[in-house]
Amino acid sequence: MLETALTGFAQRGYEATSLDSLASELGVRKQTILYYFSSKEELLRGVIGYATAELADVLGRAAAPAGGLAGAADGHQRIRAIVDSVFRVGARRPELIVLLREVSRLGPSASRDLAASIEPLVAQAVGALAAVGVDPVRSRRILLSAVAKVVGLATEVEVLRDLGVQPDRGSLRRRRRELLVFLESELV
Amino acid sequence: MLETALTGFAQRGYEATSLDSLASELGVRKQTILYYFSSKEELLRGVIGYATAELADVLGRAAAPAGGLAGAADGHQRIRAIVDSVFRVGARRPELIVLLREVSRLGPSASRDLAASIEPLVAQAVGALAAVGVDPVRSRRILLSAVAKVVGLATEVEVLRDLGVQPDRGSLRRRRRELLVFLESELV
DNA sequence: TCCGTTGTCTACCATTTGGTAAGTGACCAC
DNA sequence: GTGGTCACTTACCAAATGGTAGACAACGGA
Repeated sequence: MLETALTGFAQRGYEATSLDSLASELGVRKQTILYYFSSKEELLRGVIGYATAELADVLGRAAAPAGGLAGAADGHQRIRAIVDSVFRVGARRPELIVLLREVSRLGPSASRDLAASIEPLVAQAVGALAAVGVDPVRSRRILLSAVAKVVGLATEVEVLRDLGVQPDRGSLRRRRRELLVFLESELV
Repeated sequence: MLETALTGFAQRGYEATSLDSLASELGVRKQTILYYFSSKEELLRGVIGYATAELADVLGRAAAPAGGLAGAADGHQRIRAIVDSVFRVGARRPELIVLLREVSRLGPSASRDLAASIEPLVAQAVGALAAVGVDPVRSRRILLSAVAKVVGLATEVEVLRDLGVQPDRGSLRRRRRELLVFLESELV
């Protein structure tokens, strides 16, 4: 149900996705949805929580040492792991990325929910990074910047396509490197 | 009227902006809007045309020689002028940028209108660049990339803010330089 | 066996939405 | 003056939307 709502909100937008349409996709009546979520807005909150949990899981995995203690591991290497993981999320689960954009579009109310949902999970990832000697303030900014940059990048590619320019493979790789440079510059 | 609809669609989204609300903002009845635009969708087309005209005007000004013949002027310099002009548009008229994102969100139908609206105006700017010796194919890609990149960047900043990170002045300047590097690399 | 809980449904409802039909006054050409 | 066009209005309407109220069956424990 959360999955269906997630793809619905991401693909067609929040307002344009009616409870009825979601219900029929689920093979169920609208009231069944309202049984679990007392309003459409709360369903959105649920979806935000669902999406951020998955996203934060990815971030956490990338931020935490791969196996066993890593000692004074390289911060740069870890940053790269984070960026790549977010990139992969964008490729494999674009809905997650698009939902973030949608939430920011929906204004302060939804944004607050997003911030609240993601906060503890980011804090955890920041903790993992701190364990290998990365400054907490910086690592937080880097984590969130990586996510925001991927959202912006996805938007850029989409707009470019709509303007009639098909993105080639090379430009995407260039963008990834560009993004790494930007984030690593924040590490200094 | 187009101006009101533009800010409405950009700020609250297309679906969430009712004809009634626009009408009341205009101090007029809904049917007055439908007198000039036979449907909401056509109003959107009108707004797209209105916005792209303004945007293309900016692009055209930046692409055309500032005054008199420029001879074999520097392509890089012109690229910089274009990027800066698009940046300024983003700062002064964010609605234009946000509308582009909104259009891409609304799917193929709206996107086609956007592409159709912007095409002749871009062609003109490409012509102006060709006059100073820039390859047409490249200049087209650079023009559209600049616009798309600014849209993506605006999205990124917005998402980052929603995640609780306030962007500082320095990061914006860094982004501008980053963007210039990217576009100039396409020139080679 | 009976009861309360849980999950889903049918039946409605008020409101909003985009859109149609028809009217009205102002102005302008003849 | 008269006819016609223009700009805008009032009066409606069908459909869709989010949401409420309550029925109904299944099921598990006392």
